[in-house]
Amino acid sequence: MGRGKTEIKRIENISNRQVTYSKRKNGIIKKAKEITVLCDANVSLVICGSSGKMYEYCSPKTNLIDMVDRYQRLSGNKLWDAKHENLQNEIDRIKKENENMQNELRHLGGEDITSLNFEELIAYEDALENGLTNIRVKKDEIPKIMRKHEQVLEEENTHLMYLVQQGEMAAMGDYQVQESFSFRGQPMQPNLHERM
Amino acid sequence: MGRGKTEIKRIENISNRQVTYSKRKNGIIKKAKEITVLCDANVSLVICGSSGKMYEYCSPKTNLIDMVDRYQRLSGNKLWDAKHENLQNEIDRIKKENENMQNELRHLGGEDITSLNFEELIAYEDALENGLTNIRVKKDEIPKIMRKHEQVLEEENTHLMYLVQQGEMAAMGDYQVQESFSFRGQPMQPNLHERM
DNA sequence: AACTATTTATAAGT
DNA sequence: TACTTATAAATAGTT
Repeated sequence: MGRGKTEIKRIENISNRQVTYSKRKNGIIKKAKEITVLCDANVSLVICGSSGKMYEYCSPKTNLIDMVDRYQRLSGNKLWDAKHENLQNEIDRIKKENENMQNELRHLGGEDITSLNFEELIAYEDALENGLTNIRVKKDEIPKIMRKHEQVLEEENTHLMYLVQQGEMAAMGDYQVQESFSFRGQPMQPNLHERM
Repeated sequence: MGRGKTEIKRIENISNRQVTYSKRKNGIIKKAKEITVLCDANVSLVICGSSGKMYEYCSPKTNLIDMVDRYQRLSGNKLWDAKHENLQNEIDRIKKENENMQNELRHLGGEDITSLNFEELIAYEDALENGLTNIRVKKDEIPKIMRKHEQVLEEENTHLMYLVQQGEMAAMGDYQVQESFSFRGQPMQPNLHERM
């Protein structure tokens, strides 16, 4: 319609194409609204031009999702169910993994071991012994670190004590002394014991 | 268009409505196809008449789901994402759980324990010792069970041997003997050692 | 964005 | 349901 018959083929001129797109898009939407009212129909319409802009129309009583849902049910066509399925599969996979780990943890705790055979028991025993060794090595390191820390503090203390005495000599009655003490109140490695 | 202007309001006459629905449905679909070709657009169209029959059109390059997906992304409108979100939340929750257990397992194995403090190390040590005790109790039970099993087998053996000898006495040269042996080949508790 | 000649869609009739 | 046709509506090209 219009001045001259239009072949239905891609309009090469970009601005023409955009104008036509805009006009026809409005036309389709109008038609969609009309059929909705005239025939009591439900219509869902999504149009996306090459520019990337999008328009959606959906008849009042429903929404896009319901329409797609309905379409799926009536046509038997799986559409987004496929997506759901993927997520569900992932969930199942992780849950399985989860269960395995839970079992492992229970076995390591010595629970639910009735079904284990001798070799498996040995394996768990080895694993536990190994873990215990490692943990104890680490645990035994800590007193050494604390000792070192203690030494540092002691040295610091000695030094500060010296400074304090010097200060007292040099400025009897001055508040320099108090400052020195407040400095002492902030140890050089404030949170060391928290990390053990 | 047609003979006489048509008001856009519900057509009360059912057959008229259906005829109009059919005609206009085809019209919209034709328009959708045309804009697809002319303007290089993507169109997704689902029409559902009051009779319940449904028609879907979607431009070649995409499908309904992609269209809806795209619409969601561009419009920022959450639609079925709400459905997905639940599944995604579940996945996240389980993954978190998974990670925690993985950590726990590593810690029990004595790995990645640098960040543990002294109390945590003690807790793991206790857990490991406890597990080890349980495992060892179970492990030590097994030789006892095997011993019992052995005894059963020995008794069975003795009994069978007796039967065999009786059989030889009663029917020298008969094949009864061989049958007795084949019975012996199927022990009474066939898979017992597999469960240890 | 508005105009208009023309094509297209379609309501009513058959 | 399909065809016909008069007419309304849509729109291509132009301004």
